Amino acid sequence: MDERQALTVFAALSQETRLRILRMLVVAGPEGLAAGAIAEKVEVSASNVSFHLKELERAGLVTARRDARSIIYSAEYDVLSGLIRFLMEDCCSGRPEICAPVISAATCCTPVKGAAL
Amino acid sequence: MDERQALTVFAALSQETRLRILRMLVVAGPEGLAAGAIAEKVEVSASNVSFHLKELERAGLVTARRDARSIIYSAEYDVLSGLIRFLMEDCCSGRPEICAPVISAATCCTPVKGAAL
DNA sequence: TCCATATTTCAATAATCCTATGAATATCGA
DNA sequence: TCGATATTCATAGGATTATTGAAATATGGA
Repeated sequence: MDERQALTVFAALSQETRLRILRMLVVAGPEGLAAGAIAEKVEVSASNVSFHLKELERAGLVTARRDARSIIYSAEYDVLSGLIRFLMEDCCSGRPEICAPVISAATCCTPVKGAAL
Repeated sequence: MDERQALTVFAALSQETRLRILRMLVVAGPEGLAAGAIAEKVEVSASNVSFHLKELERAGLVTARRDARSIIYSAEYDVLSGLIRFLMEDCCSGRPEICAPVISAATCCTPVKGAAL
C-alpha cells in the first residue's frame, strides 16, 4: 500500500455510515451482504448507501458481485492488512516492546503464543 | 475505543500532512520529535503543522510535552492498537483463517510463531 | 412483453474541511 | 526586563464532501 491509497482508505473510514458498513461487512465475512440488506441495517436511503459503497469500493475496502437482482458486497481483508502494515512500517526501530500492544490488538480470535505483552 | 473516537482517528489520518507526521512519530518512538523538527521534515509552515498536530492530539494519536522552548510530540501506540481492535471486532466469527493475514500484518518487527498464513 | 424488485446515477443544496496569514503567548539567555 | 526563538490562536476564502429525491438501468417472473 502506498500513501495515496492509505489516504483514500482513511478518508473512506472517516464517515459514520461508511465505517458502520465496513464493520458490518468485516463481521459478515467473505459471503458478504446485499446492498439492500446493508441499507436496511444502517437505516439510510438506498441511494445514499450506494454512494457510500462506491466510496468504499474506490478505496479498495470492499468488492461487489452480482447475484440475481442483488449486488453483494464483501470486505477486502487484504486492504485492511495493508493499511496496518503501512501505518506500522519501521514502527519500533528494533525495540519490539514498543509495538507489541499493537500486535496483540490484531490477534482478534486467534490468540498467538509469543505475541502477548 | 468507541465509534466516535474511531471516526475522529480516521478523519485525522485522512490528511496527507497529518498521515506523514504520524508515521514519522511512529518511527521516532517514545522519545518523539519537536514541533519545529516536524515542520522542517514535512516542509509545511509552523502554524500549519501546529494546526495538524492539534488535530492529531484531539484524536488521541499523539501527546505533547514541553521541553524548554520546544514542544515534543510522540505517537500514542495504544490508540493505534485500539483502532485495529475496533476495526476487527468479531471479524471472523470463529473462522480464524479469514483474518490471519491481518494478524500477520501487525507483526512488524517481531515475527510470531503461529501467526503466519 | 410487462411489471415489480434491486440498485445506481444525476443534479442541486447544504455542510464541512484545508490552508494561509498575522497576531498572540511562552520560554530562554543577556 | 528585553529581544529572540518556538509555538499557538483566530479569521476567512476556497475547495471538497454529504444528502436528498427523482429518473435511469438491470434482473427475474407472469
